[in-house]
Amino acid sequence: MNKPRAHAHTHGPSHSESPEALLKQSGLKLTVARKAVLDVLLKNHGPLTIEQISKSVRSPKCDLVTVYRIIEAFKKNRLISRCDFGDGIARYEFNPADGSHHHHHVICKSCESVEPLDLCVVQSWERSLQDRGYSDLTHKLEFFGVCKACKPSTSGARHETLL
Amino acid sequence: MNKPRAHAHTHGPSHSESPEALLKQSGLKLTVARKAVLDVLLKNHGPLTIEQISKSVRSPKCDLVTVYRIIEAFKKNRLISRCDFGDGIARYEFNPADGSHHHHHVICKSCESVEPLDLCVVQSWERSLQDRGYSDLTHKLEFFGVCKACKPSTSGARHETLL
DNA sequence: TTATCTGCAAACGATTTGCAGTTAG
DNA sequence: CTAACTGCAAATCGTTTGCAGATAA
Repeated sequence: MNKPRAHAHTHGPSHSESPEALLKQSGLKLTVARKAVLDVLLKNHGPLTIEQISKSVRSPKCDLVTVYRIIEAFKKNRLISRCDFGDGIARYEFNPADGSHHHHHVICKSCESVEPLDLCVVQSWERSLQDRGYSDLTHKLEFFGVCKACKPSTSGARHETLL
Repeated sequence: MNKPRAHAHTHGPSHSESPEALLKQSGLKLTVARKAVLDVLLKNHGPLTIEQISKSVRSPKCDLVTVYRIIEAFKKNRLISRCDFGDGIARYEFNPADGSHHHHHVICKSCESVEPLDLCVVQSWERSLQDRGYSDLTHKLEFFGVCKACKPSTSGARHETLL
């Protein structure tokens, strides 16, 4: 259906952790494929689909299925987390060291570009949920809109790509 | 994978709109199947999977494929919206008349029960995003935790069902 | 060495599509 | 009557699994 376009902000690795260290810390075997996948996740901000990750890993190429398994392992070890844009395709993003730099995204319904939002006003809610008896709380929050570049046609055209 | 359990709060139709009126307003043909599906969505609070909806419609039964097509039509007409719990299964929920009673959910990672949260602290963010040039804004927000009933085992057992 | 990865082929489950018959307006 | 809707079968697509060979520790 929708070809996922890689509009994600790509910037230099702003993380102190090295792929090797991260894998070691998680008790995961350091393999070529895992290091390559983690590299992709560290270098790209913004959630990536399995397909995007797989295509980003070359020389040596890494099988799609292997990426699925690596992502599964990373997720289980809390190295990454899953994002849903509402199109049924799973996207994953590196999880900066324990809660630091918690953030969310605005996703353009038209061009699917992703902009990070560096704050979160929702964490206070989690406290009140704790009072209600919930534990081990987390949340997912994504915004969807039409970005400036895709300025809305003056008529009320609808963007149904996402959401 | 996970059998979707129907823990959703079921309460009487607290909506003023009748299925017939809603369909008419949307310019959709009023058919037995559509009315039945809309009835299910009106009577159940909390997002339902296509399968749950399909199973809820009986006498006459409604084909799974038909439910998919009806849901598609409803979504296009903004009658319902999609929720993602992070397990790759789409869930849908009735969209109360234009923005009124906007809400979110807490989903138990263990028993998958859904509790509605009747407020939203996020709408102020949308304004600031508008200032940044975004238009036609919406958002998805879900909380995940372990509910009181599923009280966490005193040891640090992990709940990986969702998220 | 040995438990853990990886690749390839095949299975799976959710969702979509084609087509012919049915129905609402 | 006619366009729109529905059911059934088959296709599609993201994701998972089985198994045998390769690899990290």
